[in-house]
Amino acid sequence: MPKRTEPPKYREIANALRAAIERGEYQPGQRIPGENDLIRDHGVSRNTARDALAVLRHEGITDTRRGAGNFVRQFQLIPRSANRRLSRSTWGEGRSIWSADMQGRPSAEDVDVEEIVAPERIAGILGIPAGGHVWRRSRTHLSEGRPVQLSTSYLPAELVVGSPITQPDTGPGGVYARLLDLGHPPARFREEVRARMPIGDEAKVLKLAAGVPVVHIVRTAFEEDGRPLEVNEMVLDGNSYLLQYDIDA
Amino acid sequence: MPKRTEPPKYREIANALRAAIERGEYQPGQRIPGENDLIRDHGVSRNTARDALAVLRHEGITDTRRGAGNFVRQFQLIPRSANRRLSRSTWGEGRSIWSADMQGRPSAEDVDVEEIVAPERIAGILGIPAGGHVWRRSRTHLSEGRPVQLSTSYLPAELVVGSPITQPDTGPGGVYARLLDLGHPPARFREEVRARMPIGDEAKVLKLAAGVPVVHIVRTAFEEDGRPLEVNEMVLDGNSYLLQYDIDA
DNA sequence: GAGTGGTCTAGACCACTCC
DNA sequence: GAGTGGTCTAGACCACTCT
Repeated sequence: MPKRTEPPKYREIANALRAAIERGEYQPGQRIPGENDLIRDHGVSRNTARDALAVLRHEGITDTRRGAGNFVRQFQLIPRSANRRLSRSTWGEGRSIWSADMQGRPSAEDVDVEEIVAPERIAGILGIPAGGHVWRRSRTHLSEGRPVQLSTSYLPAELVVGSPITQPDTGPGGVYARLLDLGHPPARFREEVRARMPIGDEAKVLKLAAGVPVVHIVRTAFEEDGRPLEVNEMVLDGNSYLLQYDIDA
Repeated sequence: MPKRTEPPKYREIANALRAAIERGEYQPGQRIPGENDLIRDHGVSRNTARDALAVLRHEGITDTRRGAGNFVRQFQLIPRSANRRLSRSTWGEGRSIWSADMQGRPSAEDVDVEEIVAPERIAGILGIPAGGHVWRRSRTHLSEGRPVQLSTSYLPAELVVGSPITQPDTGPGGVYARLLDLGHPPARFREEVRARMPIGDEAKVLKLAAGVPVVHIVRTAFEEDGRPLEVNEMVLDGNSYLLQYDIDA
């Protein structure tokens, strides 16, 4: 049966479905033909039909719901302007940098604050000797009740000891406003961005469908003199965020 | 045979393999047990063994080579500093912004330059009336012979007509240096970054293994007065790039 | 040539939703 | 209950690498 000059059957079926979706024949949220439809219409076995649908699922184009079918996925992007959220006028005035994105719908869950020995990677960035302590602040950010971001922030213990930064609620303006109170206002930030597939339980925690990558951001806050103040590791739902950066020539 | 309180067999096998890789039992580049090994060791059918290996492949943890086996993937990141590459001192001095990343190993392939009617999306960003013309410059960037980035740049036709920008070779410093020559030096850039799975032939063109997301960047160059000069759409191998952005508070 | 993964078929039972 | 996708088995032939 195979005629191996063309793409395999399951790819041809996937291509046809993808083209139909791109033509608008199936709108976001709508159901596309299921396994049984493909078996009948293309005369293939069930596994081949399943393979075709898996291609679209792994491309992040469709969502598969057991007992229901395969549906065209719908996106709504959350814009995230790094420059606006990190400008002093945002956190200096008592707004959280998170609220800068969410238009006043800030929400965090499972805030967890703890003093720990600095992980090697973090110690290296912060310039802390091996075995030095940091405060770790972990949180899950929600958008419309949905978890969309995991965030873990590390600050040198000797810098923040006794400050509200060691409490779950840091008060208006968040960590950066408190660093200002402590006489160490952040002057510059660096964000390092990677895309990868979710690992371990990230897909479950962020409720990511198959075929959705995550964006992994490591942000370092620097004082005017170049001293690193904070490292923040974030894992975002890669399909939900549009990261915006402004750069001067 | 199914005992559906635990994870399915293929997931348990995948979890065991992943754990072994994380423990270092299989080093990057090394081969992990193949289909026949899993069939024998776990007493499952071939499809189930394949399903297990597919999980790791789609997580981007392994690479599958036909006729050879499944291998732990190895990464080497290409740092890409947006601020450095876009600073006037880079392109103003005749270096390509691409070379800013590659430490003097610039290379592009399949440069394609053409005047076209502006796609609606591009016209909107550039502030061009419907039906207006742009020059489109498409290229494939290589790193060590491997394609790692697709780039398509759009410039208003009335701005660049007659300039080297309409030629495949723009000369030293590239498009931005030529815009400077034309009296329209870029003053600011905005990059919008998304992560997604490759679609259509992107995986094939970039030679991406399964489970590798792409980073999709839309960069707009603005003149001092805020006029948009250029839109550049880029698709990068998400596993190979580390995007770096510097932000002032 | 032996061994590997790629594609494909034809069946089975199960878990879930309600098209 | 009918229909959906999830898991699983047991075969087959093909394309590719050389583990």
